[in-house]
Amino acid sequence: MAKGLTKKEENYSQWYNEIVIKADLAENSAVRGCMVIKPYGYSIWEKMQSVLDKMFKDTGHVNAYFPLFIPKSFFSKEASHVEGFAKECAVVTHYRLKNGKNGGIEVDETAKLEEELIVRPTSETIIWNTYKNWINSYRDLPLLINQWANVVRWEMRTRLFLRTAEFLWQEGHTAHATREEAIAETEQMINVYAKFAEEYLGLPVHIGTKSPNERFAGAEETYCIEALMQDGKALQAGTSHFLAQNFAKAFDVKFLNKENKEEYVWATSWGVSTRLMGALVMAHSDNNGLVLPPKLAPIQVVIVPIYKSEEEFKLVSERAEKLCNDLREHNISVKFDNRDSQRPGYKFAEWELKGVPVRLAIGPKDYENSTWEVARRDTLEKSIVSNDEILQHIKNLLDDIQKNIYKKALDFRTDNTYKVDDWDEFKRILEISPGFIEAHWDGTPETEELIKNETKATIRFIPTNPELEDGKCIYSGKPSKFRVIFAKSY
RNA sequence: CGGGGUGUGGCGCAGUUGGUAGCGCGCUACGUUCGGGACGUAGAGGCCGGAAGUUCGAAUCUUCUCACCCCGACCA
Repeated sequence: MAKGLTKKEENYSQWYNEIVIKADLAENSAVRGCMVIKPYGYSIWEKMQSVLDKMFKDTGHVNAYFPLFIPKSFFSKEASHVEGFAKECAVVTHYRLKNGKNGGIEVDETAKLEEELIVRPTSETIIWNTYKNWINSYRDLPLLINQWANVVRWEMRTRLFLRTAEFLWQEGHTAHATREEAIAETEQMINVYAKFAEEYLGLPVHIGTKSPNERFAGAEETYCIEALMQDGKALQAGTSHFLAQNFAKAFDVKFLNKENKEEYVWATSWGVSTRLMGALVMAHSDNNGLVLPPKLAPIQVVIVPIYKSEEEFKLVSERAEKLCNDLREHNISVKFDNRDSQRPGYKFAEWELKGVPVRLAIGPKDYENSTWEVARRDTLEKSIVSNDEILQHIKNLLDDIQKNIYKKALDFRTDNTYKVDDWDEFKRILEISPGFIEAHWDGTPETEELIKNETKATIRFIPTNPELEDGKCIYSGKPSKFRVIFAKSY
Protein backbone atom coordinates (compact mmCIF):
# COMPACT_ATOMS: atom_id res chain seq x y z
CA MET A 1 0.00 0.00 0.00
CA ALA A 2 0.93 3.62 -0.49
CA LYS A 3 3.78 2.68 -2.71
CA GLY A 4 6.75 4.91 -2.17
CA LEU A 5 5.29 7.02 0.62
CA THR A 6 7.60 7.45 3.59
CA LYS A 7 6.03 6.30 6.84
CA LYS A 8 5.34 9.06 9.29
CA GLU A 9 6.92 7.12 12.14
CA GLU A 10 10.16 6.90 10.18
CA ASN A 11 10.57 10.47 9.02
CA TYR A 12 7.76 12.81 9.83
CA SER A 13 8.90 15.81 7.85
CA GLN A 14 9.65 13.75 4.78
CA TRP A 15 6.25 12.09 5.12
CA TYR A 16 4.67 15.55 5.20
CA ASN A 17 6.56 16.77 2.15
CA GLU A 18 5.70 13.67 0.16
CA ILE A 19 2.01 13.95 0.92
CA VAL A 20 1.91 17.58 -0.15
CA ILE A 21 3.65 16.74 -3.40
CA LYS A 22 2.13 13.36 -4.22
CA ALA A 23 -1.40 14.38 -3.32
CA ASP A 24 -0.93 17.20 -5.81
CA LEU A 25 -1.45 20.01 -3.34
CA ALA A 26 1.65 22.05 -4.14
CA GLU A 27 5.22 21.93 -5.36
CA ASN A 28 8.37 23.97 -5.07
CA SER A 29 8.74 26.57 -7.77
CA ALA A 30 11.67 28.00 -9.67
CA VAL A 31 11.67 30.85 -7.17
CA ARG A 32 13.48 30.14 -3.93
CA GLY A 33 11.10 29.69 -1.04
CA CYS A 34 7.99 30.21 -3.14
CA MET A 35 5.56 27.42 -3.92
CA VAL A 36 3.14 26.68 -6.68
CA ILE A 37 -0.23 25.74 -5.25
CA LYS A 38 -1.64 23.17 -7.65
CA PRO A 39 -5.31 22.97 -8.64
CA TYR A 40 -6.22 20.24 -6.15
CA GLY A 41 -4.55 22.09 -3.29
CA TYR A 42 -5.93 25.41 -4.38
CA SER A 43 -9.48 24.09 -4.49
CA ILE A 44 -9.14 23.15 -0.81
CA TRP A 45 -7.91 26.68 -0.10
CA GLU A 46 -10.88 28.07 -2.03
CA LYS A 47 -13.22 26.07 0.16
CA MET A 48 -11.54 27.45 3.26
CA GLN A 49 -11.80 30.94 1.82
CA SER A 50 -15.47 30.68 1.05
CA VAL A 51 -16.37 29.39 4.51
CA LEU A 52 -14.22 31.98 6.28
CA ASP A 53 -15.40 34.78 4.03
CA LYS A 54 -18.98 34.01 4.94
CA MET A 55 -18.09 33.95 8.63
CA PHE A 56 -16.46 37.37 8.28
CA LYS A 57 -19.45 38.81 6.43
CA ASP A 58 -21.80 37.33 9.02
CA THR A 59 -19.90 39.22 11.72
CA GLY A 60 -20.28 42.49 9.86
CA HIS A 61 -17.03 42.73 7.91
CA VAL A 62 -16.54 43.76 4.30
CA ASN A 63 -13.69 43.08 1.90
CA ALA A 64 -11.36 45.61 0.33
CA TYR A 65 -7.93 45.57 -1.26
CA PHE A 66 -4.81 47.55 -0.36
CA PRO A 67 -1.52 47.82 -2.27
CA LEU A 68 1.18 45.17 -2.38
CA PHE A 69 3.86 47.86 -1.95
CA ILE A 70 4.42 49.95 1.11
CA PRO A 71 6.60 53.10 1.14
CA LYS A 72 9.59 52.50 3.36
CA SER A 73 8.78 55.54 5.50
CA PHE A 74 5.41 54.09 6.53
CA PHE A 75 7.15 51.14 7.93
CA SER A 76 9.29 52.98 10.38
CA LYS A 77 6.41 54.79 12.06
CA GLU A 78 5.64 52.11 14.62
CA ALA A 79 8.89 51.19 16.33
CA SER A 80 8.27 47.64 17.54
CA HIS A 81 6.46 46.78 14.31
CA VAL A 82 9.52 47.70 12.20
CA GLU A 83 11.79 45.79 14.48
CA GLY A 84 9.60 42.71 14.19
CA PHE A 85 9.62 42.58 10.41
CA ALA A 86 12.76 44.41 9.30
CA LYS A 87 14.84 41.26 8.96
CA GLU A 88 12.56 39.59 6.47
CA CYS A 89 11.42 42.29 4.08
CA ALA A 90 11.78 42.23 0.31
CA VAL A 91 12.54 45.70 -0.99
CA VAL A 92 11.90 47.19 -4.41
CA THR A 93 14.63 49.68 -5.32
CA HIS A 94 14.36 50.14 -9.10
CA TYR A 95 11.62 50.37 -11.67
CA ARG A 96 13.29 49.60 -14.98
CA LEU A 97 15.48 47.04 -16.73
CA LYS A 98 17.77 47.52 -19.69
CA ASN A 99 19.64 45.34 -22.15
CA GLY A 100 22.91 44.15 -20.68
CA LYS A 101 26.29 43.60 -22.26
CA ASN A 102 26.08 39.91 -23.13
CA GLY A 103 22.58 39.91 -24.51
CA GLY A 104 21.17 39.56 -21.00
CA ILE A 105 19.07 41.95 -19.06
CA GLU A 106 20.16 44.08 -16.13
CA VAL A 107 18.79 46.59 -13.66
CA ASP A 108 18.91 50.11 -15.00
CA GLU A 109 20.81 51.93 -12.26
CA THR A 110 19.49 55.26 -13.48
CA ALA A 111 15.96 54.12 -12.62
CA LYS A 112 16.36 54.15 -8.87
CA LEU A 113 13.24 54.80 -6.81
CA GLU A 114 13.20 58.02 -4.84
CA GLU A 115 11.72 56.08 -1.94
CA GLU A 116 12.13 52.33 -1.79
CA LEU A 117 9.02 50.17 -1.57
CA ILE A 118 8.59 47.29 0.83
CA VAL A 119 6.68 44.27 -0.40
CA ARG A 120 4.07 43.93 2.36
CA PRO A 121 4.87 41.39 5.07
CA THR A 122 1.52 42.52 6.56
CA SER A 123 -0.55 45.59 5.82
CA GLU A 124 -1.07 47.50 9.09
CA THR A 125 0.98 50.48 7.96
CA ILE A 126 -0.56 51.11 4.55
CA ILE A 127 -4.00 50.46 5.95
CA TRP A 128 -3.64 52.81 8.91
CA ASN A 129 -2.21 55.46 6.66
CA THR A 130 -5.41 55.09 4.62
CA TYR A 131 -7.79 54.89 7.59
CA LYS A 132 -6.51 58.28 8.67
CA ASN A 133 -8.44 59.74 5.74
CA TRP A 134 -11.53 57.68 6.36
CA ILE A 135 -12.08 58.29 10.02
CA ASN A 136 -13.18 61.65 11.39
CA SER A 137 -16.09 61.00 13.71
CA TYR A 138 -17.40 58.30 16.01
CA ARG A 139 -20.04 57.89 13.29
CA ASP A 140 -17.32 56.42 11.03
CA LEU A 141 -16.69 53.68 13.56
CA PRO A 142 -16.41 50.80 13.79
CA LEU A 143 -14.59 50.24 10.54
CA LEU A 144 -14.60 46.50 9.85
CA ILE A 145 -12.50 45.53 6.84
CA ASN A 146 -10.87 42.37 5.64
CA GLN A 147 -8.60 41.72 2.69
CA TRP A 148 -7.60 38.53 0.93
CA ALA A 149 -4.03 38.97 -0.23
CA ASN A 150 -0.56 37.60 -0.68
CA VAL A 151 2.28 38.72 1.58
CA VAL A 152 6.03 38.22 1.51
CA ARG A 153 8.32 37.39 4.39
CA TRP A 154 11.85 36.55 3.34
CA GLU A 155 12.33 33.38 5.33
CA MET A 156 15.69 31.70 5.70
CA ARG A 157 14.23 28.26 5.62
CA THR A 158 10.96 27.39 4.01
CA ARG A 159 8.58 24.44 3.96
CA LEU A 160 5.59 23.93 1.70
CA PHE A 161 2.55 25.64 3.24
CA LEU A 162 4.05 25.86 6.73
CA ARG A 163 6.53 28.58 5.94
CA THR A 164 7.03 30.01 2.47
CA ALA A 165 8.50 33.33 1.40
CA GLU A 166 5.23 34.29 -0.23
CA PHE A 167 1.94 33.07 1.15
CA LEU A 168 -1.77 33.72 0.81
CA TRP A 169 -3.87 34.86 3.70
CA GLN A 170 -6.60 37.13 4.84
CA GLU A 171 -5.98 40.04 7.16
CA GLY A 172 -8.75 41.82 8.99
CA HIS A 173 -8.10 45.38 10.13
CA THR A 174 -10.67 47.07 12.29
CA ALA A 175 -10.99 50.43 13.99
CA HIS A 176 -13.09 51.10 17.07
CA ALA A 177 -14.13 53.92 19.34
CA THR A 178 -13.31 52.21 22.59
CA ARG A 179 -10.75 49.90 24.06
CA GLU A 180 -13.48 47.50 25.21
CA GLU A 181 -15.04 47.28 21.78
CA ALA A 182 -11.68 46.56 20.14
CA ILE A 183 -10.90 43.85 22.67
CA ALA A 184 -14.34 42.34 22.07
CA GLU A 185 -13.60 42.31 18.33
CA THR A 186 -10.24 40.65 18.88
CA GLU A 187 -11.89 37.97 20.97
CA GLN A 188 -14.79 37.53 18.57
CA MET A 189 -12.42 36.85 15.68
CA ILE A 190 -10.26 34.34 17.52
CA ASN A 191 -13.49 32.55 18.33
CA VAL A 192 -14.45 32.59 14.66
CA TYR A 193 -11.11 30.99 13.84
CA ALA A 194 -11.53 28.38 16.55
CA LYS A 195 -14.99 27.50 15.28
CA PHE A 196 -13.68 27.22 11.74
CA ALA A 197 -10.77 25.01 12.80
CA GLU A 198 -12.92 22.68 14.83
CA GLU A 199 -15.99 22.44 12.61
CA TYR A 200 -14.37 22.49 9.18
CA LEU A 201 -10.75 21.46 9.52
CA GLY A 202 -11.74 18.93 12.16
CA LEU A 203 -8.89 20.30 14.20
CA PRO A 204 -9.25 20.80 17.95
CA VAL A 205 -7.61 24.05 19.01
CA HIS A 206 -6.86 25.86 22.22
CA ILE A 207 -7.57 29.55 22.46
CA GLY A 208 -5.11 31.57 24.45
CA THR A 209 -2.91 34.63 24.48
CA LYS A 210 0.76 34.90 23.60
CA SER A 211 3.57 35.68 25.99
CA PRO A 212 5.41 38.97 25.31
CA ASN A 213 8.15 37.06 23.48
CA GLU A 214 5.70 35.58 21.01
CA ARG A 215 3.41 38.54 20.66
CA PHE A 216 2.84 40.28 17.32
CA ALA A 217 5.14 43.25 16.81
CA GLY A 218 2.99 46.28 17.51
CA ALA A 219 0.23 44.53 19.47
CA GLU A 220 -0.69 44.95 23.08
CA GLU A 221 -2.19 41.47 23.18
CA THR A 222 -2.09 38.58 20.73
CA TYR A 223 -4.74 35.88 20.86
CA CYS A 224 -4.02 32.61 19.09
CA ILE A 225 -5.49 29.26 18.26
CA GLU A 226 -2.97 26.55 18.83
CA ALA A 227 -3.21 22.97 17.54
CA LEU A 228 -1.15 19.84 18.14
CA MET A 229 0.27 18.00 15.13
CA GLN A 230 0.81 14.24 14.99
CA ASP A 231 4.51 14.55 15.79
CA GLY A 232 3.71 16.33 19.05
CA LYS A 233 4.69 19.77 17.85
CA ALA A 234 2.34 22.70 18.19
CA LEU A 235 1.17 24.75 15.26
CA GLN A 236 -0.18 28.28 15.52
CA ALA A 237 -3.15 28.18 13.21
CA GLY A 238 -4.49 31.71 13.53
CA THR A 239 -3.92 34.95 15.40
CA SER A 240 -5.98 37.95 16.41
CA HIS A 241 -4.28 41.06 17.73
CA PHE A 242 -5.45 43.83 19.99
CA LEU A 243 -3.34 46.71 18.70
CA ALA A 244 -4.56 49.25 21.26
CA GLN A 245 -3.80 52.75 19.95
CA ASN A 246 -0.31 51.95 18.73
CA PHE A 247 -1.03 52.34 15.03
CA ALA A 248 -3.53 55.14 15.56
CA LYS A 249 -0.82 57.11 17.29
CA ALA A 250 1.82 56.21 14.74
CA PHE A 251 -0.43 57.29 11.85
CA ASP A 252 -2.33 59.96 13.72
CA VAL A 253 -5.79 58.48 13.32
CA LYS A 254 -8.18 60.42 15.54
CA PHE A 255 -11.93 60.79 15.75
CA LEU A 256 -14.33 63.17 17.45
CA ASN A 257 -16.38 61.39 20.08
CA LYS A 258 -19.93 62.22 21.11
CA GLU A 259 -18.60 64.81 23.53
CA ASN A 260 -16.83 66.52 20.64
CA LYS A 261 -13.44 65.50 22.01
CA GLU A 262 -10.62 64.17 19.86
CA GLU A 263 -9.47 60.61 20.60
CA TYR A 264 -7.17 58.07 19.00
CA VAL A 265 -9.01 55.05 17.62
CA TRP A 266 -8.55 51.52 18.90
CA ALA A 267 -7.44 48.81 16.49
CA THR A 268 -7.38 45.09 15.86
CA SER A 269 -5.93 42.87 13.18
CA TRP A 270 -6.38 39.16 12.62
CA GLY A 271 -5.35 36.59 10.07
CA VAL A 272 -5.14 33.01 8.91
CA SER A 273 -3.02 31.84 6.03
CA THR A 274 -2.31 28.97 3.66
CA ARG A 275 -0.50 27.55 6.67
CA LEU A 276 -3.88 26.06 7.51
CA MET A 277 -3.25 23.73 4.58
CA GLY A 278 -0.20 22.44 6.38
CA ALA A 279 -2.23 21.99 9.55
CA LEU A 280 -4.82 20.05 7.60
CA VAL A 281 -2.21 17.67 6.23
CA MET A 282 -0.37 17.12 9.50
CA ALA A 283 -3.43 16.75 11.68
CA HIS A 284 -5.24 13.88 9.98
CA SER A 285 -3.16 12.17 7.32
CA ASP A 286 -1.76 8.66 7.60
CA ASN A 287 0.71 6.36 5.88
CA ASN A 288 -1.62 5.93 2.92
CA GLY A 289 -1.68 9.65 2.28
CA LEU A 290 -3.91 12.63 2.83
CA VAL A 291 -7.10 12.41 4.89
CA LEU A 292 -9.47 15.28 4.18
CA PRO A 293 -12.40 16.37 6.31
CA PRO A 294 -15.55 16.02 4.18
CA LYS A 295 -16.47 19.68 4.69
CA LEU A 296 -13.31 20.84 2.91
CA ALA A 297 -12.72 17.99 0.45
CA PRO A 298 -12.93 19.17 -3.18
CA ILE A 299 -14.16 15.68 -4.05
CA GLN A 300 -16.22 14.09 -1.29
CA VAL A 301 -17.11 10.88 -3.07
CA VAL A 302 -15.29 9.06 -5.83
CA ILE A 303 -16.85 6.21 -7.79
CA VAL A 304 -14.62 3.55 -9.32
CA PRO A 305 -16.20 1.27 -11.90
CA ILE A 306 -15.06 -2.31 -12.16
CA TYR A 307 -15.61 -4.14 -15.38
CA LYS A 308 -14.16 -6.50 -17.95
CA SER A 309 -16.20 -6.00 -21.05
CA GLU A 310 -17.66 -3.00 -22.77
CA GLU A 311 -21.14 -4.19 -21.79
CA GLU A 312 -20.26 -4.42 -18.14
CA PHE A 313 -18.79 -0.93 -18.27
CA LYS A 314 -22.01 0.36 -19.78
CA LEU A 315 -24.16 -1.20 -17.10
CA VAL A 316 -22.14 -0.01 -14.11
CA SER A 317 -21.65 3.40 -15.68
CA GLU A 318 -25.35 3.90 -16.03
CA ARG A 319 -25.90 3.22 -12.36
CA ALA A 320 -22.89 5.33 -11.39
CA GLU A 321 -24.05 8.30 -13.43
CA LYS A 322 -27.47 8.05 -11.83
CA LEU A 323 -25.94 8.15 -8.35
CA CYS A 324 -23.69 11.06 -9.36
CA ASN A 325 -26.76 13.07 -10.24
CA ASP A 326 -28.51 12.17 -7.01
CA LEU A 327 -25.47 13.11 -4.96
CA ARG A 328 -25.04 16.41 -6.73
CA GLU A 329 -28.66 17.23 -6.08
CA HIS A 330 -27.84 16.85 -2.41
CA ASN A 331 -24.79 19.11 -2.76
CA ILE A 332 -22.32 16.30 -2.41
CA SER A 333 -19.36 16.63 -4.75
CA VAL A 334 -18.64 13.43 -6.62
CA LYS A 335 -16.26 12.22 -9.26
CA PHE A 336 -16.92 9.23 -11.46
CA ASP A 337 -13.46 7.95 -12.27
CA ASN A 338 -14.20 6.29 -15.59
CA ARG A 339 -10.66 6.48 -16.95
CA ASP A 340 -10.03 3.40 -19.00
CA SER A 341 -6.29 3.87 -18.77
CA GLN A 342 -5.94 2.83 -15.12
CA ARG A 343 -7.02 -0.30 -13.34
CA PRO A 344 -9.18 -0.23 -10.19
CA GLY A 345 -6.36 -1.00 -7.76
CA TYR A 346 -4.40 1.95 -9.04
CA LYS A 347 -7.38 4.23 -8.66
CA PHE A 348 -8.05 3.05 -5.12
CA ALA A 349 -4.50 3.90 -4.11
CA GLU A 350 -4.55 7.21 -5.91
CA TRP A 351 -7.77 8.48 -4.33
CA GLU A 352 -6.60 7.35 -0.94
CA LEU A 353 -3.41 9.32 -1.43
CA LYS A 354 -5.51 12.35 -2.30
CA GLY A 355 -7.65 11.96 0.77
CA VAL A 356 -11.11 11.60 -0.78
CA PRO A 357 -13.38 10.80 2.21
CA VAL A 358 -15.63 8.20 0.59
CA ARG A 359 -14.89 5.79 -2.23
CA LEU A 360 -17.51 3.68 -3.93
CA ALA A 361 -16.83 0.74 -6.18
CA ILE A 362 -19.35 -0.90 -8.45
CA GLY A 363 -18.71 -4.04 -10.47
CA PRO A 364 -20.80 -6.73 -12.13
CA LYS A 365 -21.51 -8.43 -8.78
CA ASP A 366 -22.75 -5.20 -7.23
CA TYR A 367 -24.80 -4.48 -10.29
CA GLU A 368 -26.49 -7.81 -10.04
CA ASN A 369 -27.08 -7.52 -6.27
CA SER A 370 -27.99 -3.84 -6.44
CA THR A 371 -25.25 -2.93 -3.99
CA TRP A 372 -22.20 -0.68 -3.67
CA GLU A 373 -18.87 -1.29 -2.03
CA VAL A 374 -18.27 1.68 0.26
CA ALA A 375 -14.81 2.47 1.63
CA ARG A 376 -14.21 5.26 4.11
CA ARG A 377 -10.86 7.03 4.02
CA ASP A 378 -10.47 7.80 7.72
CA THR A 379 -10.68 4.22 9.00
CA LEU A 380 -10.11 2.39 5.69
CA GLU A 381 -13.13 0.23 6.52
CA LYS A 382 -15.23 -1.24 3.74
CA SER A 383 -18.85 -2.22 3.71
CA ILE A 384 -21.56 -3.28 1.29
CA VAL A 385 -24.57 -1.02 1.04
CA SER A 386 -27.74 -1.58 -0.98
CA ASN A 387 -28.59 0.78 -3.78
CA ASP A 388 -31.80 1.87 -2.01
CA GLU A 389 -29.92 3.09 1.02
CA ILE A 390 -26.77 4.40 -0.58
CA LEU A 391 -27.68 8.07 -0.73
CA GLN A 392 -28.66 8.32 2.92
CA HIS A 393 -25.72 6.14 3.87
CA ILE A 394 -23.26 8.50 2.20
CA LYS A 395 -24.80 11.56 3.82
CA ASN A 396 -24.51 9.95 7.24
CA LEU A 397 -21.04 8.66 6.48
CA LEU A 398 -19.70 12.09 5.51
CA ASP A 399 -20.99 13.50 8.79
CA ASP A 400 -19.55 10.58 10.66
CA ILE A 401 -16.12 10.96 9.05
CA GLN A 402 -16.08 14.66 9.85
CA LYS A 403 -16.84 13.89 13.50
CA ASN A 404 -14.49 10.93 13.68
CA ILE A 405 -11.39 12.72 12.45
CA TYR A 406 -12.06 15.51 14.91
CA LYS A 407 -12.42 13.01 17.72
CA LYS A 408 -9.25 11.20 16.67
CA ALA A 409 -7.32 14.46 16.72
CA LEU A 410 -8.86 15.41 20.06
CA ASP A 411 -7.96 12.04 21.60
CA PHE A 412 -4.44 12.43 20.30
CA ARG A 413 -4.17 15.84 21.90
CA THR A 414 -5.57 14.58 25.20
CA ASP A 415 -3.12 11.68 25.18
CA ASN A 416 -0.24 14.03 24.51
CA THR A 417 -0.99 16.74 27.03
CA TYR A 418 0.93 16.54 30.28
CA LYS A 419 0.81 18.30 33.62
CA VAL A 420 4.39 18.67 34.77
CA ASP A 421 5.88 20.15 37.95
CA ASP A 422 9.43 18.87 37.75
CA TRP A 423 12.11 20.32 35.49
CA ASP A 424 13.79 17.01 34.70
CA GLU A 425 10.42 15.49 33.87
CA PHE A 426 9.70 18.50 31.65
CA LYS A 427 12.88 17.90 29.66
CA ARG A 428 12.35 14.16 29.56
CA ILE A 429 8.85 14.42 28.10
CA LEU A 430 9.97 16.86 25.43
CA GLU A 431 12.68 14.39 24.56
CA ILE A 432 10.73 11.14 24.40
CA SER A 433 7.12 12.07 23.64
CA PRO A 434 6.53 15.73 22.85
CA GLY A 435 3.15 17.38 23.21
CA PHE A 436 1.51 20.15 25.18
CA ILE A 437 2.96 20.59 28.65
CA GLU A 438 1.00 22.46 31.28
CA ALA A 439 3.45 23.98 33.73
CA HIS A 440 3.92 26.90 36.04
CA TRP A 441 5.87 29.91 34.84
CA ASP A 442 7.09 32.94 36.76
CA GLY A 443 5.79 35.29 34.09
CA THR A 444 9.13 36.70 32.96
CA PRO A 445 10.40 36.77 29.37
CA GLU A 446 13.86 35.90 30.70
CA THR A 447 12.69 32.57 32.09
CA GLU A 448 10.85 31.71 28.88
CA GLU A 449 14.02 32.48 26.94
CA LEU A 450 16.13 30.25 29.18
CA ILE A 451 13.64 27.40 28.87
CA LYS A 452 13.66 27.82 25.10
CA ASN A 453 17.44 27.74 24.93
CA GLU A 454 17.61 24.57 26.94
CA THR A 455 14.66 22.63 25.48
CA LYS A 456 13.50 24.40 22.27
CA ALA A 457 10.07 24.56 23.87
CA THR A 458 8.26 27.89 24.15
CA ILE A 459 5.04 29.03 25.73
CA ARG A 460 2.47 28.32 23.05
CA PHE A 461 -0.32 30.09 24.84
CA ILE A 462 -1.52 31.43 28.14
CA PRO A 463 -5.04 30.20 28.91
CA THR A 464 -7.63 32.97 28.79
CA ASN A 465 -9.44 31.74 31.89
CA PRO A 466 -6.82 29.75 33.73
CA GLU A 467 -7.66 27.53 36.63
CA LEU A 468 -6.05 29.29 39.58
CA GLU A 469 -3.68 27.18 41.61
CA ASP A 470 -0.59 28.04 43.64
CA GLY A 471 2.58 26.57 42.21
CA LYS A 472 6.22 27.17 41.50
CA CYS A 473 7.78 28.08 38.19
CA ILE A 474 9.05 24.94 36.48
CA TYR A 475 12.40 26.62 35.83
CA SER A 476 13.04 29.34 38.39
CA GLY A 477 10.96 27.97 41.27
CA LYS A 478 9.39 31.37 41.84
CA PRO A 479 5.70 31.48 42.79
CA SER A 480 3.05 31.23 40.09
CA LYS A 481 -0.74 31.40 40.17
CA PHE A 482 -1.64 29.27 37.15
CA ARG A 483 -0.24 27.05 34.44
CA VAL A 484 0.72 28.02 30.90
CA ILE A 485 1.18 25.64 27.99
CA PHE A 486 4.59 24.82 26.61
CA ALA A 487 5.48 22.89 23.47
CA LYS A 488 7.95 22.69 20.67
CA SER A 489 6.44 24.41 17.70
CA TYR A 490 6.43 24.91 13.96
C1' C B 1 24.23 33.40 7.92
C1' G B 2 27.03 28.63 9.99
C1' G B 3 27.29 22.89 9.18
C1' G B 4 26.19 18.85 5.81
C1' G B 5 24.41 17.05 1.03
C1' U B 6 22.79 16.88 -4.12
C1' G B 7 22.82 18.62 -9.32
C1' U B 8 22.87 13.15 -15.38
C1' G B 9 15.77 12.15 -20.30
C1' G B 10 9.35 14.49 -17.26
C1' C B 11 10.39 12.00 -12.12
C1' G B 12 13.75 8.74 -9.12
C1' C B 13 18.66 7.09 -9.74
C1' A B 14 23.44 4.24 -11.66
C1' G B 15 27.79 5.46 -14.22
C1' U B 16 34.50 1.58 -11.72
C1' U B 17 41.52 3.41 -12.72
C1' G B 18 39.07 9.54 -17.90
C1' G B 19 37.43 6.49 -23.95
C1' U B 20 31.88 10.02 -25.94
C1' A B 21 25.70 7.74 -21.41
C1' G B 22 22.36 3.64 -19.01
C1' C B 23 18.35 1.58 -15.53
C1' G B 24 13.44 1.95 -13.12
C1' C B 25 8.97 4.73 -13.24
C1' G B 26 6.28 7.76 -16.41
C1' C B 27 5.08 8.92 -21.69
C1' U B 28 3.31 7.17 -27.14
C1' A B 29 1.19 3.00 -30.25
C1' C B 30 -0.95 -1.86 -30.52
C1' G B 31 -2.64 -6.25 -28.05
C1' U B 32 -4.00 -9.06 -23.74
C1' U B 33 -5.92 -7.56 -18.93
C1' C B 34 -9.35 -5.14 -15.15
C1' G B 35 -13.04 -6.74 -7.31
C1' G B 36 -6.26 -3.33 -4.06
C1' G B 37 -0.83 0.22 -7.49
C1' A B 38 -1.27 -5.39 -14.55
C1' C B 39 1.69 -7.51 -18.53
C1' G B 40 3.87 -8.14 -23.51
C1' U B 41 5.86 -6.03 -27.97
C1' A B 42 7.50 -1.74 -30.49
C1' G B 43 8.86 3.49 -29.86
C1' A B 44 9.97 8.80 -28.45
C1' G B 45 12.99 11.50 -25.14
C1' G B 46 19.51 13.73 -22.32
C1' C B 47 25.42 18.41 -25.83
C1' C B 48 25.43 14.97 -17.85
C1' G B 49 23.58 22.78 -13.54
C1' G B 50 27.07 26.75 -15.71
C1' A B 51 32.11 28.74 -16.94
C1' A B 52 37.23 28.14 -17.41
C1' G B 53 41.29 24.73 -17.24
C1' U B 54 44.25 19.79 -17.59
C1' U B 55 44.15 16.02 -21.66
C1' C B 56 44.54 13.14 -28.06
C1' G B 57 39.91 12.56 -25.33
C1' A B 58 36.04 14.92 -19.41
C1' A B 59 29.49 13.14 -16.70
C1' U B 60 34.27 11.40 -14.46
C1' C B 61 40.25 15.26 -12.73
C1' U B 62 41.27 20.87 -11.09
C1' U B 63 39.49 25.83 -10.07
C1' C B 64 35.60 29.14 -9.93
C1' U B 65 30.39 29.85 -10.00
C1' C B 66 25.01 29.02 -9.72
C1' A B 67 20.85 26.45 -7.95
C1' C B 68 18.22 23.36 -4.79
C1' C B 69 17.58 20.10 -0.39
C1' C B 70 18.50 18.75 4.83
C1' C B 71 20.20 20.20 10.00
C1' G B 72 20.89 24.79 13.12
C1' A B 73 20.00 30.49 14.45
C1' C B 74 15.05 33.58 12.95
C1' C B 75 9.83 33.36 11.93
C1' A B 76 2.79 32.72 10.82
